[in-house]
Amino acid sequence: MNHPFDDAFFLQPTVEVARALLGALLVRTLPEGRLVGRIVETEAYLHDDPACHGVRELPDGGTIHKQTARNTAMFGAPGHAYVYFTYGNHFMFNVVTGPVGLPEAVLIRALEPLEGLEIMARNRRLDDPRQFTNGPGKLAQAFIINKTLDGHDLTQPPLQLFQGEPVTEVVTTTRIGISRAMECPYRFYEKGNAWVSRK
DNA sequence: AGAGCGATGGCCT
DNA sequence: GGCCATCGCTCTA
Repeated sequence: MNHPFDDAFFLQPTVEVARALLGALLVRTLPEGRLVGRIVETEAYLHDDPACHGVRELPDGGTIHKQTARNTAMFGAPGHAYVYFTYGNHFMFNVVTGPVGLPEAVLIRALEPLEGLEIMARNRRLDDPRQFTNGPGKLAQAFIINKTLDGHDLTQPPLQLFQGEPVTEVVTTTRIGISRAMECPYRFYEKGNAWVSRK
């Protein structure tokens, strides 16, 4: 738990970063203790991708970048957090990738809980570890990730990302819950892992 | 100023 | 596996 990623890592093509973040460790420092989760499911969102928040689709089918109050962090520095709110209830945690000005990010969809399970149970208000972090809204609730962490530098507490053991068996699929660019194979998860949100 | 919507979750069959 | 409650927030008018 002592090797942060450098900028060069996040400047690789975002699809490769999404794949390579499997196995990485997310560490949340809270007053009541430390939470650690291992990333087991991710999705890539790209600068020419109609499903990406930083992108607007034009009538002729083309795309343009569109920076707004919500998605500003996505246009910012790589290795920082992009956190947004949706469905009136849920926060989504992304890792910003690519150079400043290019709206790309990796959505963290699931974690395998490693440390701080009692605190996660409290935050989630349930006892089944399988339900702590097996979805993007769930892991944000378990780790208390909200708008205050939007734009946060992930090399610094209270939310940090560290290298882990590489994942060898990776499954690639289409993304979940989107209505555009549904055919793109931009979702990655660790084969057989019990915390993957959906097969 | 407000209509529309969503990178979900949870519960039900 | 499918459906739908939910509701704050964002963007556009």
